[in-house]
Amino acid sequence: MRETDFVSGFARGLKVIEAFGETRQRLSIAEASKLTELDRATVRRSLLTLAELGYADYDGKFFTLTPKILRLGHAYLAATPLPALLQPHLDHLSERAGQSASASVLDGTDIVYVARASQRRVMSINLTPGSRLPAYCASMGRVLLAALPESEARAILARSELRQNTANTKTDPEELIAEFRRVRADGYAVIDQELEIGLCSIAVPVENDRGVTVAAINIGAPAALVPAAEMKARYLPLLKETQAALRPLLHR
Amino acid sequence: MRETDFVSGFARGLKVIEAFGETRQRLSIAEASKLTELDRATVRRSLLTLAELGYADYDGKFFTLTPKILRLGHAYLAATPLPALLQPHLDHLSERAGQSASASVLDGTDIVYVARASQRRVMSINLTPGSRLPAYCASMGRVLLAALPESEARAILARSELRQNTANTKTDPEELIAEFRRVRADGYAVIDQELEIGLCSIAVPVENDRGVTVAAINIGAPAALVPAAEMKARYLPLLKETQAALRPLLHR
DNA sequence: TCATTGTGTGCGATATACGAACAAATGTCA
DNA sequence: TGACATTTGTTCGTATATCGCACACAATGA
Repeated sequence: MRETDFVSGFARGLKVIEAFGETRQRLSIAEASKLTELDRATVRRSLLTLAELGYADYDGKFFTLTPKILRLGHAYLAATPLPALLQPHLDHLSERAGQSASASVLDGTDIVYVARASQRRVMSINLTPGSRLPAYCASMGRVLLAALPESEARAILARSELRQNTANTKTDPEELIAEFRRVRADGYAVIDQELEIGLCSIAVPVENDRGVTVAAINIGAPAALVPAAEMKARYLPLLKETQAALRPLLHR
Repeated sequence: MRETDFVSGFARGLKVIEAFGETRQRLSIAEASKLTELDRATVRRSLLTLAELGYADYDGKFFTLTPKILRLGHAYLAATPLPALLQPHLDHLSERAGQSASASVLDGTDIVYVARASQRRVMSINLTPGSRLPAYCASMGRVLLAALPESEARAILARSELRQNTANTKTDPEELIAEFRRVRADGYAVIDQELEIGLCSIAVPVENDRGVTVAAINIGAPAALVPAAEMKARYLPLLKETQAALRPLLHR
């Protein structure tokens, strides 16, 4: 790719959109400029462009994104067969388990939910397709990181902000790498309240017909109802069944 | 706003992203050029920019969006208080009704789901935040269109593609306008299998503390279990309760 | 072979970014 | 309160980046 095959105005604009996610819904030109580290004049042009196109509202002082911006992410969810393909299996899984079931893929240091079948809401966070969680402390994240070559997993951990969310959260990279090895050997990962007190989850990889991991699915349950030690006995067989049902459906 | 306060490279790039939603997940340069009506050279630069930034993959022939693109829509869902504020109320509503409950806002001729609490899946379509349906034939769409000045509602209908989805679908603009008047007077809208055979739904507006309609909430049920005639008696009281609980929470 | 379709590249015309300058608003302190 | 400093939005000039067109080339199929 040549130098000139890059539209920097486009890249700058995307950076401006992402700036909204980091803080509040209203951004002034100066705030957006600070968050994106772009010149005020440049950010102003991007924001006015978004407003002109209907992706943002402008009251003369603050810009806010409009729901039209969801068209962009929807372009992915609608265009990618994975979420639609996973959904009915997650519904079935969720119903049989009596708990929420989700599917996610890796994006940098985060996992991104691409489909979800929720039963009763147990987490304080509101998870929907597009939601992100840090990979290192989520069951699906463990599974997805474990599927990578160890050097890549290390590189991602190095870029991750390893926060101690609860007393249980593992934050030592070496301990996490050892955990990945266990996950690879066992074929599943269990998280015992490492993200949020009161929440346990168990995840398995979803592989395509050539054995390449393309996503992860999990079941989450309140620790009060299902202790971490029971997660495997209760849910691993169901997850394995779903995993097996999906494998032949995923090509390429 | 001056002519030069518009970054056309940015606008063109956004158009390219949206092009993915319309068809399949893989687009060649020429296909994207046709869909966007932009010059091939321009589309190529935009796509290579997306690939360079990790928003798209490129195998030398086709481009596909990556989950990173969900960051853009997520910037809205995370930044806007509305979805997070509605979610617990939808959960509660859904649980009491034993049916799916959703919330949406208007974007052009479509409604856009911003939050959803699903029970058993009854529709063939997979609805998640960001999903879109034509406003004219959805219960929440009727409510949102009814809240607009009639001239605006007419303008939106004029821009809508009024498809006859089922034998029940109302497609005559005058009939729809009359329906909006009824909805305004009654405070709710019922849809009897106008979008999909077998699905009924009932919706009410969500108003802020100044009486401005900011969203709509609905309950959907299988027509086989709950005939359209029973929707009002069964679910309107619950919807009204939720509506009343939300009003004081919505400011500005 | 000759259309047809698709991708990559060079170039002149045009659009855009950056830094600087300025005006207006806001904050600070005696 | 008034004087001054700081922050913010906007404009301007110019160096640079980008667009759209035209053309070259490759692959495909009639």
